[in-house]
Amino acid sequence: MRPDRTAFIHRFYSDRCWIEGTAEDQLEQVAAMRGVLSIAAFPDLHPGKYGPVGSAILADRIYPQLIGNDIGCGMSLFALDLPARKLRLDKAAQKLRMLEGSWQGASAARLKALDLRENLHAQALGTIGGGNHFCELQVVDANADSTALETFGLKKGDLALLVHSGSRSLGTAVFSTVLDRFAGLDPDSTEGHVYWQDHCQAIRWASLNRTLIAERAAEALRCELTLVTDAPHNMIEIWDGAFLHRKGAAKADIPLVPLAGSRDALSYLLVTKSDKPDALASLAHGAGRKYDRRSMIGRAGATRSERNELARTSFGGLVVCEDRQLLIEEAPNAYKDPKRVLEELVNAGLATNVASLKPLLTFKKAARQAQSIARQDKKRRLLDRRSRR
DNA sequence: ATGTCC
Repeated sequence: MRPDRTAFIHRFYSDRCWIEGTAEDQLEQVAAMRGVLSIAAFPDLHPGKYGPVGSAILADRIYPQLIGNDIGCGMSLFALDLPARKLRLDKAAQKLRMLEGSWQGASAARLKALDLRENLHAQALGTIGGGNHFCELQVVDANADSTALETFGLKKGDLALLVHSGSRSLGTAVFSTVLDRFAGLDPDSTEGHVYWQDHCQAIRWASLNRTLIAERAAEALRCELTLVTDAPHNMIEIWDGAFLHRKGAAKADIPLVPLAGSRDALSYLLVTKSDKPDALASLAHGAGRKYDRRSMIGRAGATRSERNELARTSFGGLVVCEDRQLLIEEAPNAYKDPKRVLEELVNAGLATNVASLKPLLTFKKAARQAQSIARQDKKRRLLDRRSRR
């Protein structure tokens, strides 16, 4: 604790990178909070509800607000054994619509394998959710150093799945128990201990959720998948004897981190470096928002033809997002240029780039299918109830 | 972000 001074903010971006003033203000506010020891800020920095998104914060207390509701949210990348030449995008888009329904697989065994209660929030497992979450089919474009990429089991032309999702309403339920604890939690208190345990479970649940989404997608596309990397960016971890909060900052003490672009921009695959302790073992997690959700009304998708445009990409790819509000809120122009973010990270010496990932099919939400599946679910629940009587 | 405010 150092009430007399604020924590140092290490900024891993240059003047060439546009950062919203509100986000800088939030960094200063967090730096002055009790027990905050050090902060790392990345080029995807933008304002969040409780604190700056795109930052890692080391503290000797637990601040649930810095993480928010989507505990364990992150990006998982999977390699697919489907040959790109066999892919028919429009057919693949139809096949992926099944992701909209609930997962009917054997959840108990999968939860138990991660030391989670066998029925822990099982009803939501394998679902993408809303907001900026997605399941994206991509094609790998190796950069100059293709040998480095091959050591991770990928090569130019391979198909991959990038899954961005989290702990769904499980994380929301955990966060709801500490909604008003703005002063943070003493890790030695009962409340701190309970939150910590629940939070750690939500992290494992969220990781499993991403795996199940990818497995469902691979099954729909009739191919096999291999995990390439799983990088959470919304969680707390014990690091250097303190609590490291990552809010929209990827865990970077793993070999590979995906840097997600917007759905009409390339994503990048980064090889991490570990010689900059001030970066708090973290990296940017994506392009970062330029405009908040509300201010996107009027900036995109005003007309039907504009909305139709938003359903395809400049790369010739498809976007399945049949929720009009979501389509507009998540329009590509709501985001900064991920290329700029990549360059800033490489210039700061935090990572090197081994591949670009070109979006082919971004699945977010299928409205019609969702409704019919919701009806089926309701029917099934009614039948279940009747059969139990 | 969220079985979301109907």
